[in-house]
Amino acid sequence: MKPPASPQKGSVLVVEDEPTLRVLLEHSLRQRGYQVSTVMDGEQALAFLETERPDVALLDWMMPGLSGLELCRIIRQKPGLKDLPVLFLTARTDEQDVIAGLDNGADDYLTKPCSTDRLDARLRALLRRTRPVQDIVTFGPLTLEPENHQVKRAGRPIALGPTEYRLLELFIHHPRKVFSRETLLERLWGPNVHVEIRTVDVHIRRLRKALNETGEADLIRTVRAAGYALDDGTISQHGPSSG
Amino acid sequence: MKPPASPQKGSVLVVEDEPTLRVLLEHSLRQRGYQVSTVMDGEQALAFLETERPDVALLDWMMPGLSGLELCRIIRQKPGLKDLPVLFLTARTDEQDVIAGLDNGADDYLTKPCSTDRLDARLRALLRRTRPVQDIVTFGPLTLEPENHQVKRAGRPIALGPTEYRLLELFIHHPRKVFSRETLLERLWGPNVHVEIRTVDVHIRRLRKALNETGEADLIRTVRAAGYALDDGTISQHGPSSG
DNA sequence: ACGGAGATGTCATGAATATTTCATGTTTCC
DNA sequence: GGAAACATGAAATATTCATGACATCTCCGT
Repeated sequence: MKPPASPQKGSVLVVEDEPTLRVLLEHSLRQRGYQVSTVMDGEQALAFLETERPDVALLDWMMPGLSGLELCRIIRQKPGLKDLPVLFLTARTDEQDVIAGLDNGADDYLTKPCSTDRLDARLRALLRRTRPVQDIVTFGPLTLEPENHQVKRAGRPIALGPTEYRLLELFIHHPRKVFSRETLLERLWGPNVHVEIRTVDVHIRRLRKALNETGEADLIRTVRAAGYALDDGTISQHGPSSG
Repeated sequence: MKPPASPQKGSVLVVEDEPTLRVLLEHSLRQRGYQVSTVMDGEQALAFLETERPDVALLDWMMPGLSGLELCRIIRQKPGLKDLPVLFLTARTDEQDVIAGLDNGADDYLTKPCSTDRLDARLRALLRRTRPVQDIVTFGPLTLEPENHQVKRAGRPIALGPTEYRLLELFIHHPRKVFSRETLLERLWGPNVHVEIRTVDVHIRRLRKALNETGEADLIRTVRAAGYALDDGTISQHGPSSG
């Protein structure tokens, strides 16, 4: 089993002939929470798309056999695939051609090499554009709008850093569930990242501070020796046992 | 004392050819509460897996004979072993190969040398992932929600300290069973911890106090000279020896 | 390249809470 | 009654958590 990392972002079909890059893409995207399928060329891609319908396709521009552009054109003609978002990976030298190619209705392109961050951002943008509106999640007085990356408490907007946002996102999708620090590290930071376990405390504190800015009740429950949970105070804390 | 090994975390098969490391792994994992089996190479591993089904396999990447990757592939093809989680131990220099090898996203890896803490954490993550959602457990008026770390009696939330929680957790999974103090020490504190036997009494007392806060019937039965059990009073206390 | 703003990870410290042990009282059983 | 087993309260330790400060890093605009 592999890092399921953050919650499902969406499914990606990677079409890339060079093995090294293909594997690299597959791995890093999976790390980021995408569900990834890979094929080696355009024909395999078409075969794959007969039965599967990924949220987005990531095509290499230069490939043996069908080029990315040709593949894209074919995709556009298939009835069920008209709206499949396509992101091209191109060498910088091809840039002019690509821009020309994008004229007739392709979606976006990215010059390689590029950082995973950049790729991730671009994929998210594409998914955001085409995907049905993501649901607003709520818990008690909290609302989280994935669309805007916006969190509110009782209607009042809350400013959160990236990590705190993802923390709350995880919490709010599992109300009241207690997450150990280890689990939080794994799900927010990824499996192969070494971060002090106590760092979780710090981010919890920042999240708390942001949520309770105006002195309201704390919504994060500390469960001693176990972890943290999003909770609305209707449940008593695990109290002291000494006495 | 620190509550170290929460006993019985799961069973691990260690496949490692180098004797030093194998013994080290075996020892440290056992220390942490895993049930460990070791074999020296891939063939022994396959033989072992014919009859046993560990919760997770820990494979060395580089081994004489079958490599870890080959072994993993074979495992994946066996009908009953498809879902066996596999964790690879790799040298850092192999990292690229490993990433390439973990094609289907079913596995995970760890670069050695690594601390026991790290290994433990990863194994726990792996086990957690494959374990089905934990169910709410009940006994009489009591409910225990492992997910939320929450205990209720007749719907009323009960505040418990960490040790009392684990105590009740053990009890409620074995209703009416009498646990000796020795057993409780072993299962809650771990095998190699020296704690006064009478300390158990104290925690039992705190558990009772918390459960009976509002003056309800005691749910913990003291069995003189034997130990304690979770009981709802429908069974008569140990009768006089005269009958 | 440079500097600032924001974000992140780590640490030291004090506060809060848990754990263990011990002394002593109470119950049980012969 | 008396011994053994158990219950209880409280003190001494030990652990875990919250918090503020700070060094580093990244991202961005100049």
